Amino acid sequence: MFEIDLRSREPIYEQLVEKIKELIINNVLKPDEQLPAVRVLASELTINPNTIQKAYRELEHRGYIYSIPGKGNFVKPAGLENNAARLIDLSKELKRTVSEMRYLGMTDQEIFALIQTSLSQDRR
Amino acid sequence: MFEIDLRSREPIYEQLVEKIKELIINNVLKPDEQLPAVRVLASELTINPNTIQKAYRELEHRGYIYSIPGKGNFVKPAGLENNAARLIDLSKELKRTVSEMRYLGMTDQEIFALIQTSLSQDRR
DNA sequence: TAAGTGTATTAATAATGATAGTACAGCTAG
DNA sequence: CTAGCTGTACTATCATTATTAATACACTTA
Repeated sequence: MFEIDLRSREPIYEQLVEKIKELIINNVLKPDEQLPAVRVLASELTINPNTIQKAYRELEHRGYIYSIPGKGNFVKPAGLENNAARLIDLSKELKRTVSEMRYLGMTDQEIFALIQTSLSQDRR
Repeated sequence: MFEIDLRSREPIYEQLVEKIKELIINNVLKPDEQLPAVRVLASELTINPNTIQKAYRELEHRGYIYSIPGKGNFVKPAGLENNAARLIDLSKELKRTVSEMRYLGMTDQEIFALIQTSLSQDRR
């Protein structure tokens, strides 16, 4: 279900967080859907259960999942709560990305087209 | 000249790379302009010269600066060479960012406006 | 020549990611 | 109720890496 690069300099648990976040954002993992059990996923990926747990706790801390002890970890339905700070960060990131694209020779038109594609697809 | 967060989980040399890259992309550091000497910057920031050197070598490897032994490190004028791979990465990053913004409740109009601002400013 | 520059090398330390093993508590199906 | 699943907590250990420290050498320029 998830693909991990053990040789990457990026920590395994960080890779997991990003992958799962991606699946949640793109609605592949539906709200309240149960995530794989810590031990199960650890076994599948051949990594330590503690590493999975660390990723799940991080995802919970960032507001993407919630856990019920004894039952499992579940996808948290998107709320409109503490998004202000995150949106500010994302805005900065977006501006950085666009700046670098222009620096590398991409024209405004090309960037514009790329963004429109991004906006029109994945529509929910 | 540069601000570093010693308490960050992000390595100092990585922070330096990002900051300096930022200044180069935004044309604050001009092409062929000399960067601070390794020992000078290390002294200013109260960190080890080796850490500065590591950042400079990384920037050189990424194509943002060049060095002349005995003279110094200098900003590399933007070429249109090996940008294809980097642009693909940036495109993916941009799509990820936009996806998450929409997930967090930002409307397409709002995202659109933000991007236009980003495109219209910093024009060279 | 002297002082500044980049570069290379080795060693030691500190922080952190990852593993291993164990234990405990809640939930649920039989 | 019991068995087996679930999450969670804890300790210890290992490996990797970031960082510092201390030198040393070669090139450039005044």
